[in-house]
Amino acid sequence: MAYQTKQGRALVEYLRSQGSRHVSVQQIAAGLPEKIGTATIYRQLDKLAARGLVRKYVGDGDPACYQYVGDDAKNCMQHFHLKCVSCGELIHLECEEMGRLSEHILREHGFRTDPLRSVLYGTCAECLKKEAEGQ
Amino acid sequence: MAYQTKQGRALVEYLRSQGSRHVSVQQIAAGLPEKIGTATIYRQLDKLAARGLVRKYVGDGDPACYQYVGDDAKNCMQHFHLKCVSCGELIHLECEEMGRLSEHILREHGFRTDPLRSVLYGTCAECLKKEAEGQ
DNA sequence: TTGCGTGCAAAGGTTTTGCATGGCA
DNA sequence: TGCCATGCAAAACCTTTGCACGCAA
Repeated sequence: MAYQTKQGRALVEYLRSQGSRHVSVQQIAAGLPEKIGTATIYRQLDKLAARGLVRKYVGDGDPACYQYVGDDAKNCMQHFHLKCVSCGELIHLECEEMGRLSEHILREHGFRTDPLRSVLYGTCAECLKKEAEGQ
Repeated sequence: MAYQTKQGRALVEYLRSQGSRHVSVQQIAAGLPEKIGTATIYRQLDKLAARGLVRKYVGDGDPACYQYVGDDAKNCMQHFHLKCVSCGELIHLECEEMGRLSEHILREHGFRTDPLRSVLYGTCAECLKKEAEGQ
């Protein structure tokens, strides 16, 4: 029902090598030791996502990002993400403050936040600096 | 610096007529009394979003949705929003906890969050209840 | 051998951009 | 009168799909 292919293995291997980083299809294509067709990458990622080994993020109209979570799916469960609207950098906010916030929202507002989908937009330190200089 | 045009007014009027509903560019184009070029709609929405009168949502690869928040845009400056992925309800989170979080992120992580763009996704109280019953 | 996976190219859809024209101030 | 905004079409972009071929089981 599901074949093991050279391409599939190479893809998983690459994703695993990236740890919990978020990578786009373009980055994947560029980072693979041997060229794999774009369509294949998408198809493989779909399957991996369906099996829960990979998580898909769809940001601000920008290309989707994928993250390997096979070995420890809980890895990114606990933290939120910041995305810089200026340079596009995605920042993992591993911070107890966020956990506290989640709890607060759940307890006080009855709303269970989903860190997988939630991204806070704003401006990162780098770009704030540039902005200040530019002025 | 910014001209008033017939198209711009028509667009705002339409958005306002939709209340807090989320509408796609396609829906807007179809709903307008007089045809406006797609490019113009996008450009106008960009400007409105930049001024904070309109909020842009980008879902799962689907076309982006826009929501008019003009008249109480300033009320929305200070707080974040929660959006229920199940029923689509948009919740204004007026809570000092969020302000504290913003400050924390700015001070500790050097990142300035933008409440106008940032939406936390998750499940609202109503839908959590339904979910629990369904199980 | 069977039929899924691959690769290429083409199609699909949304959003952006270039350029001449029209309309606001 | 200046200059921004518009419209159209074309481009750019990411992603999906069709089809023939190759390869895993």
